[in-house]
Amino acid sequence: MKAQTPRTIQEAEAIQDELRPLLDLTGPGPRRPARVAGVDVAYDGQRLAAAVAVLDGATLEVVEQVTVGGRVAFDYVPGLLAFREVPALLEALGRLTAAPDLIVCDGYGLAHPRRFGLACHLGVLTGLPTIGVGKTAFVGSYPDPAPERGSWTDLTLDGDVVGRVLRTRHGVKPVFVSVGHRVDLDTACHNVLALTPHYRLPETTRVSDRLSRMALIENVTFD
DNA sequence: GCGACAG
DNA sequence: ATCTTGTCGC
Repeated sequence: MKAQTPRTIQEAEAIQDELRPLLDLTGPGPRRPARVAGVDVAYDGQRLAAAVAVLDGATLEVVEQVTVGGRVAFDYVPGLLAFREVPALLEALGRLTAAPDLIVCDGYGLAHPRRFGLACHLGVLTGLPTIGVGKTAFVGSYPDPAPERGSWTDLTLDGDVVGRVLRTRHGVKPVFVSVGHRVDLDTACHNVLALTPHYRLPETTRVSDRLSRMALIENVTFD
């Protein structure tokens, strides 16, 4: 499936409502994924660089990397981040030699105003299992989780549990985990903990973030 | 109406 | 996201 680029906020919201029914929230999703992909996009004005880093799910070693350059086609609007990043991410994902078993997105999934954040969007368009890991609060309310790594609390929105606030490092600010597509919340958190042996953020997002910034600086590709 | 608001 | 030095702590 290819990404649509709306011209207005109304069109964008309509597309989200249209794709939302295609979400598969059945789960459970992979517990021991062989290949886990991290995706991220870096910007410099209108120029952008999308990156996909695939890690071995067991060793966390980088096994494949892809970067693509492009131009911003949709300005950032809270709740519509996917329209800014998905086109370039699909392009990059399409250049992988093999599909990953799980994709870890920078941002939110179900924990979204219309229950269709970046992770859901990318999941539906690729058909692959996805989860979202946000660094800061966006929507929902929550109690602070205990200081121990692994402790978590419910992220609630309009009376629904839409995600978890998970502590990945003792005494360090937690991350916001929500499901994207074809993965349940327990499995999503299980994977996030497996990807954070010593840092707050998943190795997948750390590597893809670094990769996208490098690509931007090196002008590896541009339109 | 006003402020908040993933990246 | 991006603009940006030094500094506290493991």
